[in-house]
Amino acid sequence: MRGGTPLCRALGDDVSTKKATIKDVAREAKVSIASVSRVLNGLGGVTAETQDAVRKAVARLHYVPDSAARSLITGRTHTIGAVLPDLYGEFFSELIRGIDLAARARGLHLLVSSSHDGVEDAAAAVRTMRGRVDGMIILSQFVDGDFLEQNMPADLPAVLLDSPVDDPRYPSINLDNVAGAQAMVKHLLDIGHASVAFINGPAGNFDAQEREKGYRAAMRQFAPKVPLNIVAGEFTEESGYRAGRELLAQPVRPRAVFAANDMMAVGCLYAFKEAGIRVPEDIALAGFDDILIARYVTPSLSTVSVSIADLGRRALLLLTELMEGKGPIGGPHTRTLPCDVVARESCGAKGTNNVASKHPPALV
Amino acid sequence: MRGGTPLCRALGDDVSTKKATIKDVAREAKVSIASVSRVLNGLGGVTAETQDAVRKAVARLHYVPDSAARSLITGRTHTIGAVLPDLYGEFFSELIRGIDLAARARGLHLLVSSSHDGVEDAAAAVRTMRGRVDGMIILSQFVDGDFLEQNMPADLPAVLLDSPVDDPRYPSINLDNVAGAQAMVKHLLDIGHASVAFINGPAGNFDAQEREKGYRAAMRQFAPKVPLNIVAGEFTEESGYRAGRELLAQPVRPRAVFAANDMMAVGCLYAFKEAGIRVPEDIALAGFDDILIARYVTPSLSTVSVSIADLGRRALLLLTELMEGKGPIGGPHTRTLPCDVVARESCGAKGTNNVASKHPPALV
DNA sequence: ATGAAAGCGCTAACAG
DNA sequence: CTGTTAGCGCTTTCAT
Repeated sequence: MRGGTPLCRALGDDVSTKKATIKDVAREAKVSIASVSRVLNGLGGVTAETQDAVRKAVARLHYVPDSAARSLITGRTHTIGAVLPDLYGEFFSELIRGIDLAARARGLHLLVSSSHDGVEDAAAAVRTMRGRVDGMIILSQFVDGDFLEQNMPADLPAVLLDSPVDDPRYPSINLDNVAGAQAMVKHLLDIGHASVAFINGPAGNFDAQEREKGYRAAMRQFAPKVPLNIVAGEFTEESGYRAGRELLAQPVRPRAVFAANDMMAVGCLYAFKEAGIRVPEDIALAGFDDILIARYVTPSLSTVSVSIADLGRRALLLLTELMEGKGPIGGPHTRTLPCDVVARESCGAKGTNNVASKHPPALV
Repeated sequence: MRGGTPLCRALGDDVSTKKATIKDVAREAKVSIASVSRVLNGLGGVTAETQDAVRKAVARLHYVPDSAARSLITGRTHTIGAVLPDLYGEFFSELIRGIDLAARARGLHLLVSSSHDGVEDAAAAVRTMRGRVDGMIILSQFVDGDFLEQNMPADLPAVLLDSPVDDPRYPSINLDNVAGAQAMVKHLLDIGHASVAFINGPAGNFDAQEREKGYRAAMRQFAPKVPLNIVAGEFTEESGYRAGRELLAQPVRPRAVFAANDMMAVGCLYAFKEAGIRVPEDIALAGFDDILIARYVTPSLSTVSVSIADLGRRALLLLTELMEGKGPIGGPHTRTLPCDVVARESCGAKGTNNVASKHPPALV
């Protein structure tokens, strides 16, 4: 269907019925296909005239090289794959944005597979990308040594995000959860809050474990006499609410609370408000992540901020190095992305940084 | 580098040095490559034995067909492209999620190009996808008839999102902005607010225009005596704040305010709070989009909600129909996605739906 | 039911 | 500097 004679070659024909191939260009430019290829790939060894003729023919025919044919022979796809879990809106979009921007700047395309909740899901995603990408960026709690062994096409470069895996073949970039949490706890202590409680994340979660580590380290270092006070949470707003009530029920109420993420901090805030406890006057509160709502709750939430887009950008950079065979040159296989303490109203230190307009307007 | 003899064919060799090809499978199964192809593509015309031999060989060799070679000959990539602007976090992730899930279910991959702010940017994205995708989903304020004419490879199916373009070749799916806005204004009127003002979006914005249309329609129909009251906005929180102050400065303060999006409503809310005006007691307030913060501001914001993931899912469905050559069968080229009025505290009707936990927990 | 062979559009030797 | 030619791995006639 749609057919049309393949012979409509009237000079300067614009309305090419079928996609032009390298042969058409060669004929049009009156040179060999080899020369066309040379010009297109900037290999040199062609006179300016030939070059010109080819370029003109290409333009006249609206020729675009077939990427499949090219891939078939070169073995490269100029595409990188991103395998991501069911990430929270902001993280997801920022991460993709960071990766995509950096990739485009290098002429790479981005193949995305998102929303993987299970190991099998993630494994399938990784496997179906085989042959379609030159490298992968993987963020998944299910990815460990075994997983990689079983699902990764041995020679495919990959960068892991936020992963505990420590394998020279698969370098990873992690948030500096430990330092971030430590800095926040130190900050709370510094501004005079004598005791700091910690609302933990889900038991098996890597970020949660690291943040807890940071809490412990800071307490050990800066308030060694003060007993640790850790309550359980699940990273959800609701679990934060429960943790808040639990904290309030303790014989001695802590002076400050550091939640392992912002959603729990928000839940916790509700619990405090409900109980008539003022924040930060009666109790200080801080979270982690700096999600958008952190600025909009009342009081605005102090938190630890991370540039997710930067994480994506750096992951792509590292991946391209890997793809170029340089290997993860110099330094350890595991790199770390710094976090910043953002002091807003809820911690009782500053009170200004309430509303920022960092985010672009909604478009839909 | 990495080399290794291509002859390590010891029976049952697992550690294939190079990727196995269809020839290897044929040899291993002692059949012709044609038979292997037939089995792999389920074309029938093969005995059970042949089939079995092939399957075993495939498994033994960990054979995976080369997608580039396949594309070269079939002309299909089993990949669809998504071209998106610099969308707000939630919209972006929900949209991708909706598209990706539906695509995966059909064995399609998703090539994403995001963050396009200019026409040239979007054009480049569309052009570089040529040949790499079987169809496209495009959301961009820059896409109009001309754009498509100039950048779309004539035979590539595409569906447009949230676009005013009305071209049978490029069906589109739009949010039902008009009906949504109309329903919200009617709701405000219904619950007793005598006058409703409207904070508009950016002048050239399609959504904004449609929402204004809805406001006008509702006022005309349900409060024909009440004068229209429209103030300018830019979809940003800050412009909402300014609009709020402008509204307060009017000789007669409106009883209710409907902002064309939630971010402006939030800004407006700050203006009201600052002026000591109570919401909803002194003035009712409503937005559009149902972004996450809408639930978390105080009072929680009444708004119009849209299932963005559903938009993505439906876009992919429509696209696959197009790709299968069915064309956008039956119905107009432009379809519409319904919106729901979500009454929370700020409009003064209900006061419960404050905190929902619809969103998954943050993972990073 | 099976195999041999002809390309898909391109790159990369290898000749001239 | 340019052209000829041999495949890349696969699907698909066309014979058998």
